[in-house]
Amino acid sequence: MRVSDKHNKITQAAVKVFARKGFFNARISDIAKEAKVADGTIYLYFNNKYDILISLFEDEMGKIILQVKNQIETMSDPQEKLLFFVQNHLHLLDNKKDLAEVLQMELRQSNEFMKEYRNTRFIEYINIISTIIHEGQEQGIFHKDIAPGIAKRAIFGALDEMARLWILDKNHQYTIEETASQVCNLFLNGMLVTQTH
Amino acid sequence: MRVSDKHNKITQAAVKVFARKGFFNARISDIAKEAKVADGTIYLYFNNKYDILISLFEDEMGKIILQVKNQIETMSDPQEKLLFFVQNHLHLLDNKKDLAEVLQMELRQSNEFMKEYRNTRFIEYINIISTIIHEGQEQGIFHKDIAPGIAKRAIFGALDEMARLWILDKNHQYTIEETASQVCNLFLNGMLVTQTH
Amino acid sequence: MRVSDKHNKITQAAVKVFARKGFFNARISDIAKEAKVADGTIYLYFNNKYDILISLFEDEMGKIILQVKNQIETMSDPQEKLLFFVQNHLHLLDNKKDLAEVLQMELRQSNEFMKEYRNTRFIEYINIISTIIHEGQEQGIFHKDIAPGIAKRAIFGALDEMARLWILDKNHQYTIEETASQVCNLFLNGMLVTQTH
Amino acid sequence: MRVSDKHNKITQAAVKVFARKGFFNARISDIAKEAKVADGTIYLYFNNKYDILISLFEDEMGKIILQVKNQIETMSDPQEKLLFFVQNHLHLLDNKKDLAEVLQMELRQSNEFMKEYRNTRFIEYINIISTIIHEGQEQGIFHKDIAPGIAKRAIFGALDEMARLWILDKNHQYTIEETASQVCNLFLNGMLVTQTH
DNA sequence: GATGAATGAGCTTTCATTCAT
DNA sequence: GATGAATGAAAGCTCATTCAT
Repeated sequence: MRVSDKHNKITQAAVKVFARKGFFNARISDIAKEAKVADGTIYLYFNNKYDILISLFEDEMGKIILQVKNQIETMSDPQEKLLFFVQNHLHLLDNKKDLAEVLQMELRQSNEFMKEYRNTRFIEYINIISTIIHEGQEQGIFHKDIAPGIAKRAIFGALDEMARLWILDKNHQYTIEETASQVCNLFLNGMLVTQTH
Repeated sequence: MRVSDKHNKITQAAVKVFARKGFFNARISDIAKEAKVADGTIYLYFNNKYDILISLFEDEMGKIILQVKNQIETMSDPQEKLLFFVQNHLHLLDNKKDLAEVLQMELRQSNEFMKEYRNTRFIEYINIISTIIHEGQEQGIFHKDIAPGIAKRAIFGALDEMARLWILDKNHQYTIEETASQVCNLFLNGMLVTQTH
Repeated sequence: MRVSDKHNKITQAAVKVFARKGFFNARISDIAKEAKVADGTIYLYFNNKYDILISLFEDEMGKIILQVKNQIETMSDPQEKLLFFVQNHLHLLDNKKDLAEVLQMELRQSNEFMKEYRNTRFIEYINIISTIIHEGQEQGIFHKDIAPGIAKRAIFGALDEMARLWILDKNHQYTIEETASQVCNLFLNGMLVTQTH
Repeated sequence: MRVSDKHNKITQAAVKVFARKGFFNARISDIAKEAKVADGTIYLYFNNKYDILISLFEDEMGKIILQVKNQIETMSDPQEKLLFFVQNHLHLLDNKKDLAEVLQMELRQSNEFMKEYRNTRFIEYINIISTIIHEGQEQGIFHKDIAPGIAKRAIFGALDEMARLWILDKNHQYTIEETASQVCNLFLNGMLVTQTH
């Protein structure tokens, strides 16, 4: 078995266990059992329990970012790009339920460790949004007075809150498509009937 | 000392300690020391560690909800109400830094307990937004095709993400007023130059 | 309320609680609640938790010893005296269930405290038996080669074991009278058909 | 070191510590230290503190029962069997002082747990006595009107009380042999000079 | 004398991490 | 590289006892 296989097996097991129990309530032995590996083996691939979480985040976000960027490159319309980003984000909730739950929940800990972790992957991810907005502004499609640095956060936050609802409340009132459409419409057209610009 | 004083002293101490260390890393003895009270005394007022967190959330959210609702009642314009809600939420980040951090972070744990805890206070809080939207729609100011149930989440999520940025990244690029203005503008007018409605 | 009344109320409450939960699992607050008295009040009458147990034992055994001795003094036949002692001991199981249980169980703890406690009341109680045996030997009714110091223990032990069975196994196969009769017969006549004396 | 060795080491350490301090006053760390093992190691072999006590009882009683039964099988005379049982029981007090003390004392706790624990080993042990009595009755050696169910308890109780005296009062007035002889004589011949049968 | 809120030492149990095999 | 038994620090919670009122 190649080294990376075991590393990956443990990562996937950790995703499942963290999603089920939460980071603090998850035991190393749970992950080991899920990965069909001895407890000690985990420490051949990760420094400690936190390292599994960070590492998991880096790896999985890396894959997601790559995919999204590849897709978006093939598009030219900023509106289309944004819609894709939103739809893709929401679809992850179904396709990678456990992962979504871990990314959603566990990376929000307010402990010192987490505060120090410079979450560059996350920044890279949401910067995809600001890039789209910037393009839209240059093409004259989006208002120039929108601050991409704030809008990217607002859009991500909105999506993230949708995700939280989706994860916590299993009775989904809206489909992913409806939700994506509503969210895009909101950010593109706003709520006002008569624009004040 | 009145009973409620000690209860309150412990609650305030817990806010500080949870904000600093996070719920799981906070020790009961930390809270006791911060409250200048014996460890055992805490258990005269709370059933267990979780109970402190929940109870803290209920109490503090209760106060915030009351204040916001009172203020909003004095206004008639939905746009004005929304702006107030957004500004008020962001101002809490400065006025009640520790509390904001705890509400932000600790109530996102994915453990079984949290999943079961029906967070009615939280729902009550974000329903203030949907009520405003509904009013706006009835007055013909807001688009009828906006789903208030989605929009309230989107707006809260956006604010929440701003809060997270504010808490984690201490180098604030924008003032609270600028941020509030940007966010309101985004949700009211959208990003598109030419509306598609 | 006279002092002794409160002392007695606490003692009776302790008997109930110790019988129900055992000494170590009984809480002072349980006893206080049962006695309808404040926790602190107990410490006006007893030095500590152990003191309640010891004191309870001394008091209640004192009463029992007095009664038994008074009754036995009115009798002349050692056989009759022994039968009375046995019957009386077993009847206590019904009349004073809780007390019997506490005396039975709780004074058998092997902790250092208990080992040091010179249980003079207990010795006084079982010496009633040896006195009876001695009288019987002097009257030529009982074998001279019986060692009263051993026989008294054997008889008490037998009764005590009956008591234990009675307390632990609520399905009583024999009545108290049958049991008393069997035990007396055993110690008086032995099991052998042909005596070896 | 084989697994059973560590299990056994902990059991033996527990016997010593329970005998010295009593179950409730014994700390897990005392047992761990006595067994030269880490506190946590105990929980690899036992579920909790109670489990050590129960398990210890089951194991050690099991061994004792096996030995006694094996020896008794080689004898034919019920009188001889009874004498052996009595002598053997009293000899355990010397050979396995600590164990005797624990079995004596700690299994008399009146807590809920103990009341529920169906002490089958103990029943198996005293049933050895009733079997002997039954045999004696069938051979016409013992009186038919002796109830084996009561006599077994009486004999065990007598022995148990001897044991208690032996453990608590270190100034032994009689040797084990003398005691055994006296007890057997008492139960075989009774105290009366003239039998009433 | 009576109260009961407050104290804080004490203990069982858990679990991340190590290391001999 | 892999194992999993062993470690031992750590912490939530209890409850006998105190003492200001």
